[in-house]
Amino acid sequence: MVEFRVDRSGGLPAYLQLVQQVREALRLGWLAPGDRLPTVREVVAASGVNPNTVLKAYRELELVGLVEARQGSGTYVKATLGTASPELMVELRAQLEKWVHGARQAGLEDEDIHALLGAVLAGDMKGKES
Amino acid sequence: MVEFRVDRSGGLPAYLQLVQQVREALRLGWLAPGDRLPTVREVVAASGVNPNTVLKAYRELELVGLVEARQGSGTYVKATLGTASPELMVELRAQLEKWVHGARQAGLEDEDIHALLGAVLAGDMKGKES
Amino acid sequence: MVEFRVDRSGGLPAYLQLVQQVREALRLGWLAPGDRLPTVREVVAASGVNPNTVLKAYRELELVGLVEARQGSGTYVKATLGTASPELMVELRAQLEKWVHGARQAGLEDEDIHALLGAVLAGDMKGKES
Amino acid sequence: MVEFRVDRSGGLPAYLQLVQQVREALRLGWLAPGDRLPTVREVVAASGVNPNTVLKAYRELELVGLVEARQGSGTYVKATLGTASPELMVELRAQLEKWVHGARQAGLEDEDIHALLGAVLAGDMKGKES
DNA sequence: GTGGTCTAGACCACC
DNA sequence: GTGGTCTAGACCACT
Repeated sequence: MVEFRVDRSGGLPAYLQLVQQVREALRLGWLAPGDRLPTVREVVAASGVNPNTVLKAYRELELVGLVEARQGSGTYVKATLGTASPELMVELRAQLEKWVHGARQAGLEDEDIHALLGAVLAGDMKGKES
Repeated sequence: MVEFRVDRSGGLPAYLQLVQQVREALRLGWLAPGDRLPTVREVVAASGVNPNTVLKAYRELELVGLVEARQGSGTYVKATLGTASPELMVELRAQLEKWVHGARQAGLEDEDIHALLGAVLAGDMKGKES
Repeated sequence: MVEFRVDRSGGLPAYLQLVQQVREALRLGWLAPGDRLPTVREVVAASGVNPNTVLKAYRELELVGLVEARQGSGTYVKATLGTASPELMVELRAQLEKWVHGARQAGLEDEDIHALLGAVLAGDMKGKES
Repeated sequence: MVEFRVDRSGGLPAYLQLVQQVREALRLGWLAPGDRLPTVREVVAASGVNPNTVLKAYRELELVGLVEARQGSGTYVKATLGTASPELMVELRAQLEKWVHGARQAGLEDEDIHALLGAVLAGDMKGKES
């Protein structure tokens, strides 16, 4: 079961956080086709957002074809986004955890780590010996 | 010189993107105290946002004490956010680049990689044995 | 300029009527890429629905990639659905108008006509000599 | 025998689809006074909707006086909606089929065709030379 | 003044 | 009890 966490301090719309967390869960394999998402009411109880906010997120996911709402029954995963095999993910994750451990030892905060990954993914060359 | 990129499709407010990019640049050492930020006009020309949006971002950075506006001269970096030594950053970055290379080889897209890092930083245990 | 008409008696959700009318206008060539849709407030004034209903319709169109919302400026057509050349449409329309004229002469109401077209498009064979 | 098709993707309530399909069948002469509608069970088996949904549709048709439920026997057509003679319908249908054939040759999709008919019936003048 | 987000609360369709 | 629609109204981001 996915568990939503909504952070209202970052300026990122609540419904978008829900959408992204579902996408993330799909990518990581925590959610697979056929799984049922938490009901609107469960999300409301757990995260404190308004029911309509959850509905908007679920509807957006439905329009994109990732989930399917069955009236009176719930909302179900219809497709997935995962691109790599689970074994590979486990291996990559283990390596990344080791790296994160080292980075934290070096005093980096999570925000630093995110920034660094962003820079690497973007291929920015600053900071590299030309 | 920092170069701003504004993506209006993600729902994240434009002025917040600017703020975050300055913070990221500070964390990565691309910006250091004394550096001048691009002028409002330059940002407008480069990213197409409205001047007021840039002003709002710079004002927000000033309120937090990270930059300082000098009338008629521009906006200058006043403090930094970097937490680790440059040498360490270079080393960590090199390691991370190697890992990213492997992850991409394995077929992961950038969104997968971000999701994975998010999971690791959050300490989620799903997918890990025990 | 498109002009929306919302009929609240048919059970068809208001926001869906708006969506369909935009799609219809795109198919008929009344709307083309670059055109601006009426503002939310104009639609509200003209059709009496709630602003959020219009926003929902516009957002749905945006998610499908047909329109694009520019903050502070309006909502603009981004793609089209038209499949046939305008000349052909004019010709086909003229023929259809003649047929509709005949059908109405014969006493058919609009609902009859719609039913007949539905049957023909579905390829139902009842009523045809085997 | 009428055969119901229920499409749960269009937002149109299931029971309304059933009602409309009965009305359409009456208009096209597929159903005539005295005919028996499929039993609730048959509809459920064929279309997968909930029995209560079918009952609601039949109840609505009964309220309008179009059908009549006979306990233990089934639901029977009591009145009709057809407005034109069967011969005329056959003729008009043949003409329409020819036109639809031409329209499809021209590359129009069903949605285009519906849009065009809607425009013609509404008497919209756009696209016509005055 | 433009669209975007969110809340609160009512009512409907369906299981 | 499930999701779906709509309203009313407030506040925000942006031009």
